[in-house]
Amino acid sequence: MSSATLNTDALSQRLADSGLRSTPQREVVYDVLLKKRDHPTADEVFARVKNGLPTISLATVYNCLETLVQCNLVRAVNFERGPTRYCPNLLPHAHFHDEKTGKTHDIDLPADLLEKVNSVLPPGYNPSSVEIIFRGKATGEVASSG
Amino acid sequence: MSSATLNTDALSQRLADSGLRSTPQREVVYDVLLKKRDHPTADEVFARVKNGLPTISLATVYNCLETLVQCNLVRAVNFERGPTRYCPNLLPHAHFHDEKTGKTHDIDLPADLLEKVNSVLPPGYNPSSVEIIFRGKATGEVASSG
DNA sequence: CTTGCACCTTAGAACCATTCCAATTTGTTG
DNA sequence: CAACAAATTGGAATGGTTCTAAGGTGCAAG
Repeated sequence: MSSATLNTDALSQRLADSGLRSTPQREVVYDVLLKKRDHPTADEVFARVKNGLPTISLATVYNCLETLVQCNLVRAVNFERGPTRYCPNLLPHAHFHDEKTGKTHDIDLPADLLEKVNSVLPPGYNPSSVEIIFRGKATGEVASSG
Repeated sequence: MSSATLNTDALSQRLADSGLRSTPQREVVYDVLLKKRDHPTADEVFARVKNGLPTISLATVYNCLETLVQCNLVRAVNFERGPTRYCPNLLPHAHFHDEKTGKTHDIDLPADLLEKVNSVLPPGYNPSSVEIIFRGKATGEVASSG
């Protein structure tokens, strides 16, 4: 069983769980996100998806991305103003936004750090998620991630 | 010396440091931000500023906000898609975005937590700033802040 | 002063990302 | 296969922001 099949299965499963259908468009959009994890915008996804599915429309790309976010298969990320970016990394992670290259790197977050971060909240605050965004420069050549 | 005078002085000072002029528009925009710290959008700032300066234009509000951000007197904040919000709190702090009320609360961040957060970065990453955003519900009545 | 010049403000046009809409297509179920 | 629901499509509409060109403002040198 190929990894593509695994992904497709995972996708159909999640969609089915939400009472939604698996469609070629949704599959290709998801595959595109998994294949190049550089936090693409909807436009960039659109461009990549057209290779495999030349007649897809931008509106559909937006719809599919929205659907994937609903199903918790993809995270939508907004650093500063500008187009929303999409990220198929589901593990808890922060983002490092390199001001020089414009690229965004995923930074794994250990569970105990998340705990400490949550502990700064006064009683009465019940977080459902935390997002951590670094900005700065990455010197030398660290592993690239869009 | 009134607090408004203090603010105005601080503002002129910072502007002068950057070779910029203090103008009525810039002063009023800054005062508006200081007076009601509910993370307003540019449109909301525009509406408030018009009370004191009825002929100001939206473009100028955008210009002034941009200037204040440049001078490090104000932070621009973007939770998810939607208009940028502005925050005159210069101390290191996180934001808690209440999904029920839509309001945003400032959460003070102790220095040692920032250190720990920074320490998750692998060598080669040099952050110039960190942003932490919580989402969730604030139960009971915690101090309100926009 | 008063002329020149850089900085600011202004209104409206332009722009870009996204959402909406109405029509069509696809897939499923009876 | 008929009927209906879910998805896709292209284009129009929207909302926030930036751009542009024209006019004001205030200091600086003569």
